[in-house]
Amino acid sequence: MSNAHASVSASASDRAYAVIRGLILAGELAPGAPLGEVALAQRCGVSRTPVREALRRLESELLVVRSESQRTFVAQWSLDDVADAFELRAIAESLAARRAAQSMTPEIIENLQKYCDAIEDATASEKPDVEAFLEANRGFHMLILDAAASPRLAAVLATLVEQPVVWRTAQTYSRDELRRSHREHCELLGAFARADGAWASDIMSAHIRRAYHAYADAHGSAVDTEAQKKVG
Amino acid sequence: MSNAHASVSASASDRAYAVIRGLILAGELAPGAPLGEVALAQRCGVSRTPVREALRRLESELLVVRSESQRTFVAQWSLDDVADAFELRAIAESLAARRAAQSMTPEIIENLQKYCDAIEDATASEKPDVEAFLEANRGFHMLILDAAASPRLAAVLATLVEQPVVWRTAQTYSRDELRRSHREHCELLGAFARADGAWASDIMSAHIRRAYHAYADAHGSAVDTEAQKKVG
DNA sequence: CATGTTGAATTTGTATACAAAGTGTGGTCA
DNA sequence: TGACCACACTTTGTATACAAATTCAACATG
Repeated sequence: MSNAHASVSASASDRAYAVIRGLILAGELAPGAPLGEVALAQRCGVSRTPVREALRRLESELLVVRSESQRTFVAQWSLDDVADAFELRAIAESLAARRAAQSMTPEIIENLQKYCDAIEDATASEKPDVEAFLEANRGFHMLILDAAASPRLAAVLATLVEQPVVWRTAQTYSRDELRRSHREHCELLGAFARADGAWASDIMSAHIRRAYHAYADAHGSAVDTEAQKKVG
Repeated sequence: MSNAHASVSASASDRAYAVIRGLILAGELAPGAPLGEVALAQRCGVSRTPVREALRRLESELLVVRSESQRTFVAQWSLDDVADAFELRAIAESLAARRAAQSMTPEIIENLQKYCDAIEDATASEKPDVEAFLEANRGFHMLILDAAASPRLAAVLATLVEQPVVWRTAQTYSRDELRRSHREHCELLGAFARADGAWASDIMSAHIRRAYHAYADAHGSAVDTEAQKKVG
């Protein structure tokens, strides 16, 4: 729910943000690529002003960086950066799960169950619907974050969840990995139903950390090789 | 040491940010007060454009909020908000301390010791130099954050450290409280010297949590009363 | 051939003008 | 008197113009 996807009639500023962010997440703007304001403005069909606001926002989310001379570039994520972001996310989300468990209501559990069912559906067949999985997965985690009822925690997590590299390679997860993720969600529901904050916290932490290792195993060495090539 | 205080010749954007932030932290702009862009622009001696950028930045740091009609106001911090921010800060800073302990060098310890000595000096006399204490304290914590070497963790903490209410009432801490804080810093140095991450983490967590209770004890009930008056 | 330098071209920073959306007030009508 | 509507006023959003800074390349010079 909430203001998830940017509608077409949002402000120019929001559109610019959505477009640029999309380009970065999709990898069309490669890490390290320079982000000229005029070029982006043309690409987004707006003037420089909203582009500048979008760029500042993306900068605060660490998706773009600024040189000392104020030029902006797509941020480059090293393996260490990804690992770091995953660890912080594990800590933040497990805290959210603990708090959510403490203030859990039957309604929220019901809604969580719906997302859980959606994930079940998305991963039932031989060829899983990764898109549907990701959307339901996002909804599931968002709902927990809402239940934690901490604007600050939400703000922190927002800067941690969207990682270009991870996002781009999320498509490649195997059905088994998706199903395992689903099982962890189910277990989380159990912890919530019993209002066991510590349990929920531990499951969530393990959930995120497993996701990291799934990523690292699948693409870590490859990325590493590429990184070494680039550095060398 | 890094880009601490904004110099006078910084960009208009930075000046606007510094001025508005200062006004909020000092309480001159009361919580809930509307922040008109033109009024702020005049007050900062710049045009609306840099003010808008400053406002967006402050919004991402949760120091200002926006109504649904896009008007900005000084954020209002409830007791729960302050407690929440302190808890997140305790978690973030204890993590920073753990990591710093793992990558500690003699040079960093030496620099930490300098800040520690400065705090010793500032709190030695009957009438402690609170300003000097706060500056050295900030330097101490920043150095640990730098040693943790995580841009993301640094970004997270930046949004957590500056709390208007706390900042405004920091002046009122007693010499005993300041000295106790100093002792905790010394203990932290011991943990760093022994590269004991878990110890450092625990001390830091306790350090922040104690600071919270010092705040809550001193001003919590008073603020609470005021809050109730305002709400009622 | 390496190196420093000048100057055009590009890029960002800021101010301002105008448009659109919202807010509040005064008045009118039931 | 109370509700509702209209209109002026305020506030924010966006585009654009101009200024300042930076980059890059061509060129001269050692």
